[in-house]
Amino acid sequence: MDRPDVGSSDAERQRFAAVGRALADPKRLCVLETLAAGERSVSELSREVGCHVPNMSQHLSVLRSAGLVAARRDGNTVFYRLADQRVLEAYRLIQTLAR
Amino acid sequence: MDRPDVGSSDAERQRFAAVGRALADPKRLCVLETLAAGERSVSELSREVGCHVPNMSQHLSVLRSAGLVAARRDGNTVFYRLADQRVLEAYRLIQTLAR
DNA sequence: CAACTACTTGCGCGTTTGCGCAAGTAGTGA
DNA sequence: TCACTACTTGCGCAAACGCGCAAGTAGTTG
Repeated sequence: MDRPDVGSSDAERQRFAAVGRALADPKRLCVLETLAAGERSVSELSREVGCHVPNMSQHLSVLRSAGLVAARRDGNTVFYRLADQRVLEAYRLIQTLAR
Repeated sequence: MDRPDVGSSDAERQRFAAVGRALADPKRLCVLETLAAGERSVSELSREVGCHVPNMSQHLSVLRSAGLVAARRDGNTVFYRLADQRVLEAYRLIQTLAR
């Protein structure tokens, strides 16, 4: 049977945990759900998620440094998108685990 | 194309975030890796992960209330195991996202 | 340049988290 | 019942987190 490796070093586990932390907040999960439909600006995201722009910027910074989202600047607005489709796969798996 | 549902209510997202939080600590990830090889007692886990028994008990409590691990008592020792194989799948996905 | 929009960053504060330690509970065996 | 092992729980503290708010940066427009 397939038995993909799961063991890791302390340093690696630290980075995996950073991904976990990024997934540990409802608003950030809401951001991922929104980005599943396509890229959004910071102000659009803050409106759809329901928080102030600086707060959204902080959440996006957490998601970005965990490598879950990527940013693109166009003029003076910044668009965020999912960094990888596997982000959604991971989130869906977590959803089934929690249900 | 397949477009599995990703949208959730606030209450649901709260529980998904609890799973995220459970995955947000290196020691807890280490526990999952250890349990991938089979069930372990609390003292075995604390030895392999490298922390004190009460601390391990607290981590296990977080994992258990997130539904990621399950417990079984035999005599006066408690054995923990992964609640579901999909826990490993989710962890592996997170590993690939972080690498 | 000034003024405006869009976003990011720094700061302070209340809450949560991870930890060690001490005390409590549960089960075994003499 | 008493002692022992195995685990859980409560408490206090330092560190990290989420948040609002004010200030700063970046880019556009006149």
